[in-house]
Order: sequence, then C-alpha cells, then structure tokens
Amino acid sequence: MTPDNLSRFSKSMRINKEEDFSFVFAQPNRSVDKFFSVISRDNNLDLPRLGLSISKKVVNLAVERNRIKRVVRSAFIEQINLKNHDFIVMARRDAVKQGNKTLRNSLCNHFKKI
RNA sequence: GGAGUUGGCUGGACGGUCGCUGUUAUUUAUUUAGCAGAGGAAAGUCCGGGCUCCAUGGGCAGGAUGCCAGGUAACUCCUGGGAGACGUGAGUCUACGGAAAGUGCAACAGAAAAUAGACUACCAUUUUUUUGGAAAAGGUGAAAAGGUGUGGUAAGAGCACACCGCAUGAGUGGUAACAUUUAUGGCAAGGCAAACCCCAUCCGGAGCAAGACCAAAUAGGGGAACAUUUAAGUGAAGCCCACAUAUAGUUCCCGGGUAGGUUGCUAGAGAGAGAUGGCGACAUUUUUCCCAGAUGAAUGACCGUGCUUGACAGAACCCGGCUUAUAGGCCAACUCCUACC
RNA sequence: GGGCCGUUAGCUCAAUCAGGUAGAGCAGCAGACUCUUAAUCUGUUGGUUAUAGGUUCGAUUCCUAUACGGCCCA
Repeated sequence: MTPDNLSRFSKSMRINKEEDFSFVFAQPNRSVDKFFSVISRDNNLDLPRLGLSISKKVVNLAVERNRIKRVVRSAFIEQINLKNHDFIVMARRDAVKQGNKTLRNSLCNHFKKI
C-alpha cells in the first residue's frame, strides 16, 4: 500500500453532523450481513467519508465498542476505489463475539459490493 | 512436603511498514522531523475535599457520624489500642454512646409479655370448696423476677451460707476506652435505639451539562445610576425572619444569547529516589523529573520472532478513600499437620 | 459526565412511611347457565417479594453492597 492523500483518515473524512447522517439515510444503498449493515450514497465532495453508528444497546462494553471502531476504520483506509461516497457502518450484535479478521473480511465484501 | 493466614508487586515482550491525537521546532495553502499518548481498578457514584455559581446574614427543619487515642486538607477512610464473637493456630469480624428522660412495639403460643400474675401442681385450714401461704416443679415462647450445691421449712423462697454472675463504692495501672484488687449489697425487674428519640460532634445549596467569553437566527426590549412612594408580589435554589428590589419618574448606556465555536482543561494535598522522627498510619526535609487532555471522542492494522496463548476492562474538571470485577505469575512474614536428621 | 427513581403472581398495581399468616383486578383452570359458543355467576391455581449479606425472636418492610430497567440536566 502506498501512502497518498486519499488513503489517510482525517477529520474531513468523518461524518459528524446530524444533517450528513440524514442525507445518507434519505437514499441508501444497503448491504447487510451478520455483523454489519453498511449504507452508502454519492456525495458532492472529492473525498470518501465514513460515519460510525454503534449504540450502547448493541455493544455493552466500551472496550468492545472502541475495538470495532478501529477495525472498521482500518478496513476503510485500505480501500482505494471509494471516490465520492459517504458510508455509514452500523454494528450488529453478533460482531462482538467475532475476532478482528472475520470482521475485516466481511467489511471488505461490503465495500466491494458498493 | 502438604494445608492455610496476612501484606505487597506484576498485568504480555522485541523488530519492521502504514496510520490516529496533542505538542515543540522548521517552514507558513502546508510539509518534514523529534517527543509524549488509558487503569489498578480509568468502573460503581458510596463518602470526603478542591474549583465554580447561587448578593449577604440569623434561626428552624433536615442529614451524617457514634468504644478510646492518633493520622489527614477532609472523611462513612487509615493506623495503634480496648471489649465481645469465631477459629487448634497464624489471624479474622463487629453502626461497639444512652433503655434509671419520654413515647412506642412484641403476631401465634402461653396462666401470665411489662405498674406482673397464678393454669396444672404444692402446703395448711376446712363446712369439700372456701380462705390463706408460696412461686421451687410442669408445659408455651425469641424472651418468664440471677445459676449450681448445701442448709432450712407445713410447703417453699437470697430466707441463710459457699463458689460463679450482677450492681455500687474505694484503691492500683493506663492520656483514655478499659483492666485488675478489695469491700459492701442480697439481686435490682428484661429486649428492640439499622423504631421514634436523647446526648456529643460535624454539615448552607447546586454542580464542569458548574461557570466565563465570542456569536448567525428569532423575539422585543435589556442594563446602570439617582430620587421618591409602598411592603402586596418578586429575589430564593428546604422553610421562616431580617435584607434587597418593582410599578411610575429623571439621566446615561446598548445590548440580548438559540445553532455553533473558544475557554474552564491540567504543575498537582504531583511522581521517583534518599535521609530523619514515629510501634504505625504519617510527617519533615534534600534531590531529580514533567508524566493523556480527546470532544460523533485519539493507543490501531498487517507481517515476523517467541512463550505461559495474554484476566477484568477504556480517561472526559481534578485529587483522597471505600466497594465491586480480575487469567496467570512473583516476593516477604507467620501458623498448623506430617516425615526425616 | 452529573443528579434522581424503580424492581412484588403470566400482565397492571396494593401492602413498605410506623417490621408480625403477601392481597386486588385481568388472564389461566374447573363447574353452573346454554342445543353450542360468547357474556354472566361460583370456586380455584399461581410468589425464592430482583440478587447477596447484616440488624432483629421474626424482614416485602430497616441498613449495606451488587445486578437490571427508567427519568432529568447542553
């Protein structure tokens, strides 16, 4: 993997605001499996962006929530062909029990689909 | 060697590539380099503080603590001591002031449950069922007017005596809780205060989503000073009182604060090492160090080496405790059992 | 992050302040009425009082800890 600007994950590539979330939820392309449900939509920027939605109800422990976030981000960074999309990744209950590798594989499949 | 008690430490290591947060330097669209980057519980929010606002003061209500002495900024914490309970023992546990200030409670059972009384049974008397004596025995209950033995008696009884327990006085030791010795008393009427309460000591309330600053939008007022009248309303955030203040008048000023942003935000009752004092908690002092500061929320991903295959678990203003969760490993002191010398 | 509540029968709630056999309605089951069902009436079952300790003779109740659920504060 070569380091260039697109593969970094900085603040501009996060989805923080309520408007951006509802923007994606308005016209979603869904991709669902046991561990995650991923939603995406074209945006008007040059960057791909990522939002995370992991609620306390789904994942009880703070340690596990942080672990899942890291896995999702690192998987997101490795993708190169995501030019103008906003993504929202929502964790599901079965993701807690799985190790890092199986989660990465499922995420890679999601990103390829979209 | 086995079983155990107490106290403490540790909480995956190393190398490579890429990435995240803060910061310093260089350059200033920004790039590059260096440095730092979760815990012993960061948790529960159970206590105690710091800090911030509530204009200020007094009283009441309310709350907390509760053997004694000390430590601490403070404490529901810690240390040492006493008493009681448990354990063969090392040790462990204890909201452990007051019931002779007052109020209250004790279902069912039982004769009787709180100013005691007499069911069965006992003794005397006698008209054969009254009267008197006595409270030892039985049974009920969580609890029934000291316990055991001997004497004594009509039958009995601290009625008398011995030992034990209890109460009171005095002496001795101890800062004290308390311990102990001795004398006296024949023995009080009990339990519950994590029931109200009394006594002693302490406590104002709310919380960083506190508070301060910048400031789109929206509404139409807001603030300061002076003088005067009045005491209803308001300030108020437990209640009451004091206190202040409104409406209306004059003068002056321009702010207001939702979205969002900045700040509060980390150098501190700080950490490591040493010395001195103290049984100890801890204190004093010397020296070295700077050790997270995010805000949709940073510690990761991949590869390799290698073992014991890595428990509980993620800072959100900051400290001191307590409580709860916790794989494995290590250290020290002590106790009991067994075997050998 | 901080503040504050609750947990009792299958469900909705009492009893808790001030300790003494844990109760009501609905639901379930059985019976009566009816040709049958519904409605109605009668009877009845069902509880580790969230969990673990403590105080007490005795705890749903008082105290402490834990677990789960809920509410409020930009």
